[in-house]
Amino acid sequence: MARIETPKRVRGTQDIFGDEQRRFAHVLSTFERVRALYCFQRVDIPIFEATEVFSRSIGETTDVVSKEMYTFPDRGGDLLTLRPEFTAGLARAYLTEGWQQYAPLKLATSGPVFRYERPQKGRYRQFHQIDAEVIGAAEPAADVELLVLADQLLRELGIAGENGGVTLQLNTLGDAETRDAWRAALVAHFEAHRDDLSEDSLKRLDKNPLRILDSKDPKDRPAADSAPDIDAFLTPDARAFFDAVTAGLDAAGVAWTRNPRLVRGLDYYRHTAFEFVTDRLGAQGTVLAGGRYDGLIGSLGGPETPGVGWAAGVERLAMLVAEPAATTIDAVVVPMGAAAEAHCVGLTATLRRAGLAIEMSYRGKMKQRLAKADALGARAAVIVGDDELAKGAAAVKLLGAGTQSDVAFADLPEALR
RNA sequence: GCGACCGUAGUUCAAUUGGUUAGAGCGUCGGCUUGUGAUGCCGGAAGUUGCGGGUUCAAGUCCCGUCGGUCGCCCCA
Repeated sequence: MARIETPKRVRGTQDIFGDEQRRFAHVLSTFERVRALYCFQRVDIPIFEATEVFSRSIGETTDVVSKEMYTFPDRGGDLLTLRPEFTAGLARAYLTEGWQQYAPLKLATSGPVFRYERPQKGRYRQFHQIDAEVIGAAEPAADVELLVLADQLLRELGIAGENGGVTLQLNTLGDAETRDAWRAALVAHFEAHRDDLSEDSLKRLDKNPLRILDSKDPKDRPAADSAPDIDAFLTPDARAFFDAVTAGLDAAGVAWTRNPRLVRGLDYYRHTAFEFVTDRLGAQGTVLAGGRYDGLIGSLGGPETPGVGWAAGVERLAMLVAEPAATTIDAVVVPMGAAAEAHCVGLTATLRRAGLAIEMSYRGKMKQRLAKADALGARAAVIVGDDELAKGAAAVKLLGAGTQSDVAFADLPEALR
C-alpha cells in the first residue's frame, strides 16, 4: 500500500503554541501598550519589497544582503525579497507614501522577518521582531526617547532593571567624517598587526574592519584591545551629540555602560549605536539593538533625512520573560441529553455575549465532561439536564470549592462573573 | 558556510559490554451498572527506534551517507 508522506515543517520555521504562544503574545501586547505611552504610531508594511530596498540600504557587502536574503522573481519577473529587517522598508514607505509631511515621525511595527541562516537557539529563518523608529529627527532627543522606550519595555517585561540581567551597552560611531577617519586608523592599525589576526578577521579587514573590534576569537583580542578608540577622532559635533544622548539617559534614569568596542553590522549606522545584552541566551545574547542611520534614506535616493531606531527579537524576549498565567475560563457548560444540548447552545451564546469566557462540552459522559472542565481550569461547571430544564435553573458547581447550587438561567451571567 | 554532540510511542524518558516479542510515566481511548471533576482501581490502542545503505549469526546500540534538532563559530534581533 502506498504511504503518503507527511510534509515537514520547513527548517528554521516555528509553530508557536501553548506556553510559548502565551509568552510571545505577552511580549507583543506589552510592546503595544508601551509604544502607545510614548506616542509612537503603529504601522504595518509589506512582508516583501523590491530587492533593491534592502540591498541599497543595508549594504551589498553585509552577510544579510549577500547570503541571507530570501530573494525570488515573481511571476511578472520583478525581483522581490522577504524582509530581513524593518528599517529599510519603513524608510521606503516614508519616501513613497509622502510621510515626509509628518516628520519627525515616530513609528512602531512588528511581525515576521526572514533570514537564511543556520538555525540555533534564539535564531530562526522566519523570526519576529518588534521595531521602533524616529524618522526625520536629527536631534539627540530622538535617540534618548527611543532608548528610554526600550528600557521601559524591557523593565515591564521583567528582564531589565535590578535583577533582570539585561544591560544597555552604548557607543558612538560618530558622523560620516569621524567614521571615515576612525575606520582609516583602524585599517592602518590592523594592517600593522596582520600576523596577530584570526582568519575570520583577515576577511573582516577587507569587508568590515570595525567588526574586528568585537571579535570573540582570543587570538584577535590583543590587536583589537590595542586598537585606537573612536574618541580621538570624534568631531566636536559628534562629541556634543554623544554627550547629549548620555546626558538624556542619565536624566531619564536609564542605566547604561559605555562599550567602545560596540559596533553595528549594517552599513547605514552613524552616531549612536546600542545593544541591550543578556548573558542568559548563550551566543544570541543581543536582545534589542539599533542606532542612528542618517545615511540610509539618502542611499535610497531620497533627500538626506536623519533617522534612528531599534529592533528586538520577539523569540529572544519571549525566552526571557516569566511564563504568563494561562487565560482563565469562567465556566464550562455541561449539557446532559439532547433537549439540554439544544438549550445550552443558546445559553452559551448568551453568556459569551455577556463577556464571559465559556466552553461548552459536547462529548462523553458527565464524569468525563466534568473532568475536562477541571483540566481546562474553569472556575465553574454549569450543569443542565432534564431536571434543570424543568426547574428553569442550572446546577452551578464551583470547581475549586466543590460546592454546588441552583442558579436560574436568567441570573447566570451575573452569578458567573 | 564551518565544527561538535544528539534523533526510541502524541510527549518526557528507559532498554546490561551488539543478544528473546523495544518498556515506563504523562496524555489518549474504554471500563469500575442511574447525573458529578480535581485524588482511586482495571484494561486497550499507539513504535518500519528520523530516513537510506553497510558490518555481523544477530543492530535501537557499531560504520557511512542524508534529513532534522541542539550547542559553538560566522552573522545578527
